[in-house]
Amino acid sequence: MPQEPTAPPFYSGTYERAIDAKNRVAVPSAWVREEGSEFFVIPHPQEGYLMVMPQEEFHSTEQRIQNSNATAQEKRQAIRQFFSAAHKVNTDKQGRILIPDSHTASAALVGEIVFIGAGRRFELWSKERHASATAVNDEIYKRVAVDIGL
Amino acid sequence: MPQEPTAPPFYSGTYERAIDAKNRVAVPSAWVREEGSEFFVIPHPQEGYLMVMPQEEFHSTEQRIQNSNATAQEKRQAIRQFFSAAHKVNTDKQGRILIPDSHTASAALVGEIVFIGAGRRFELWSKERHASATAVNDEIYKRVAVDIGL
DNA sequence: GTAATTGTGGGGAGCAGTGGCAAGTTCTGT
DNA sequence: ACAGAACTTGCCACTGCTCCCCACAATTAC
Repeated sequence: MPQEPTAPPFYSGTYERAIDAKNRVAVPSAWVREEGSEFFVIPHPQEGYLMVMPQEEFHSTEQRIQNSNATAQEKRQAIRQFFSAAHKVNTDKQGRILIPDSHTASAALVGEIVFIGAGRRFELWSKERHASATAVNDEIYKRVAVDIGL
Repeated sequence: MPQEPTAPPFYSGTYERAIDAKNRVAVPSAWVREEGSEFFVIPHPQEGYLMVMPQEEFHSTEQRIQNSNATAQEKRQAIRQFFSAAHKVNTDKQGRILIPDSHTASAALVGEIVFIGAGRRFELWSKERHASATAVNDEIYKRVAVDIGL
């Protein structure tokens, strides 16, 4: 599904996939624009899932840390953690990416996993964790939906 | 009947259609402006039908969540649910869209379904649910009609 | 009545997702 | 240092799904 060549990527929707014994996962084909796409994989600091983002979003996230109101030293340390946790991966010819062991461990990725579109980036969840996280978020979502008169 | 290319889309009216064994539904031809039109399909959080909207309306709905008076964290979680539930679909050359399995399940779309115009977006109902919802809404509609002196 | 448009269904080609094989590389033990 | 094991990485094959195309039906327009 080729889009406008200049359009920024936008990820939405939920896709179930499998992670194989070699920790490879097939990125939904709708999200891969070209062969050998490059992504950065970073564990979310608290919530036990992986964030995956293309280069632009990766750098814009770095900027958001820089622009935070922490001290200069805190920002340096935060960015060190951010960079050290971020692994650059490329899709192979089959559109798969290889997840480092440390990352599959922190997100409990075994067997069935879930891809979630989150706008300029997407997320990787274990199926179990996603189910429980969704249960919580759905409550909030419904409340906000009523607020705005959806 | 193709409209002005710059005019915003406006959906009105009620159309009965069938969903086939492959979960395809033909969008009313009056609502398809060009081949390969792009829509976002999102289950309504409470009421068991599907919302379908073009990109502009999708992003404006996101903005409405952003502008709600929930906390920052609640808004992030609501938007996560919103994005993950929204599947991007394109009309095929016959003007049909493919509804994801999870969505047909949540809206109980089997056999006969109903398209309802709702201004900048439209809705997809199962025929049964639409009938009962209409029975309720008609009461309200009549009351309001009296109010405004229709 | 006839022709054109629109909705419905099915068959088939192509592709996406998955698992597995094979060649290249690193690690380990002796 | 060398051989073998273990891991990495790319490629291939199978399966099921998605999309395209064609055919027919139903409705509308002329």
